[in-house]
Amino acid sequence: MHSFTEENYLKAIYHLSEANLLAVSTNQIAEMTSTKAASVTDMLKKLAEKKLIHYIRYQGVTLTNSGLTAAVNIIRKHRLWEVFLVEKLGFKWDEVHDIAEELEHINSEALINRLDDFLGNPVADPHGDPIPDKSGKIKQKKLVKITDMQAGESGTVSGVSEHSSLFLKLLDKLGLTLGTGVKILELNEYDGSIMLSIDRSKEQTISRDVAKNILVIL
Amino acid sequence: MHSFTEENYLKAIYHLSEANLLAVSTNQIAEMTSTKAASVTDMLKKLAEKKLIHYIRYQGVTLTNSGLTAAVNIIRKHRLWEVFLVEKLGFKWDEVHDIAEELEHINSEALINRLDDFLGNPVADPHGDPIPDKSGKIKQKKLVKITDMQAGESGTVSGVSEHSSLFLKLLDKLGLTLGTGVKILELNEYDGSIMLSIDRSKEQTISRDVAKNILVIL
DNA sequence: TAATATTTTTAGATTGCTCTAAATAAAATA
DNA sequence: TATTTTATTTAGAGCAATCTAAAAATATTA
Ligand SMILES: [Mn+2]
Ligand SMILES: [Mn+2]
Ligand SMILES: [Mn+2]
Ligand SMILES: [Mn+2]
Repeated sequence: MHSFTEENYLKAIYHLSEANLLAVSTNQIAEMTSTKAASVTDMLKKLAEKKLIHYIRYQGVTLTNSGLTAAVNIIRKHRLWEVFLVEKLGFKWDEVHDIAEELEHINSEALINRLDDFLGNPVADPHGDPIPDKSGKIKQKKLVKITDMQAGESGTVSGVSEHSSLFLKLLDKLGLTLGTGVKILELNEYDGSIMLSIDRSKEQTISRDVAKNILVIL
Repeated sequence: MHSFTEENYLKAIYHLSEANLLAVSTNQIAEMTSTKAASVTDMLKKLAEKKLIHYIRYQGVTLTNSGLTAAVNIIRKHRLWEVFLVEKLGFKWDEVHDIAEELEHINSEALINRLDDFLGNPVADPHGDPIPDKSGKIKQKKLVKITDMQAGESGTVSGVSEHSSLFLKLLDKLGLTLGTGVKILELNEYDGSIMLSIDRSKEQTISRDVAKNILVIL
């Protein structure tokens, strides 16, 4: 198996490639893993040695198939544990990420598959992120930022692209949790803020900064 | 917090003191942690430095109050996770120890207390071992080895002093799981084997080797 | 394109945990 | 009590992961 640390690098590379669509740079990885570039270079050599990444000096890295499999499996575990923490233990969606960062490294196929069944094989975690299945397949729903919607359009809040506790707690206050129905009433040209109708009942104006991190299914 | 490794040493020292009632030796710890005596000596210096153990060269070690608190907390986590694995995920009692060895190091007060509540604040783990409460208090029931019982006496199987998968699966086969009622019918002088009545229905003869590891409440 | 700035890698060191081999202390035995 | 055996500690080293500082490669900009 891979060490705790190797797993964290693989995960970081995976998340960065997701955003990037290109090879990931040493500095990006250093930033995401809170280490220094020199440490990253060392680790990249090791991961390349183990054939988990494609690595050419100065050219950044991409995951190999086996690196991708490993990364997706860690993400599967992370998200399943987040569901467990929220659905079974009653944690709030802004409290679970750090605990899942630890739990995702627990090493047992049987455990994670049984947990998956116990939770009813959920397809998304508490933040709306898709949960890879046993074989690593991910069903990503088509999500749209609120800032990309037109006045008059409606949809259902189904994800967030910012996971900080501060942001998630604000969404709680605004009533914009997952599953909430929203309809764009008006776009305010002055500051980019957006007036919404929430669940066909109350109205709410949210800033562009908030809106851009809320993802909706139309 | 303490490192994964430090936690494992503290736990080893705790379990050895339980059996010992005296200071624990370097070699005993090496044996239990599958390391060499030289490595143990290094770690003992570090744990003493941190005031987790009382350590005098060549004289063995005992836990300080804070070392004891730390050890008991790890054991609390281990046993609660074992209950979770058996009660919620459907694992057998012989399958959970190794997974719990990993889970016991997950570091979150909130998690373990919520888990405790989720499980209904169990007082014993799947092997009958007592679960320390939030404050570290342990309620140990008075248990007796079957080999210490007299013919005619009865009791309820409530613990085991051997946790190997082989032994536990044998108990499953014999029908001697926790909660089972047993009555001593006869002690065979020839080989020390013991004839039992199980749950007032079937009879079963068990070897002395098995009997000495089964603990009963009279 | 040449000079400058940025990014990445290398060199050399540190920390935590581990080991083997050798030295020392304690315990057992003659 | 002297000798031998066993247990424990010290010495010296290795590996994984990290760091800072310096060197090298690449990218930017004039
Ligand atoms: Mn998360
Ligand atoms: Mn999540
Ligand atoms: Mn156990
Ligand atoms: Mn147990």
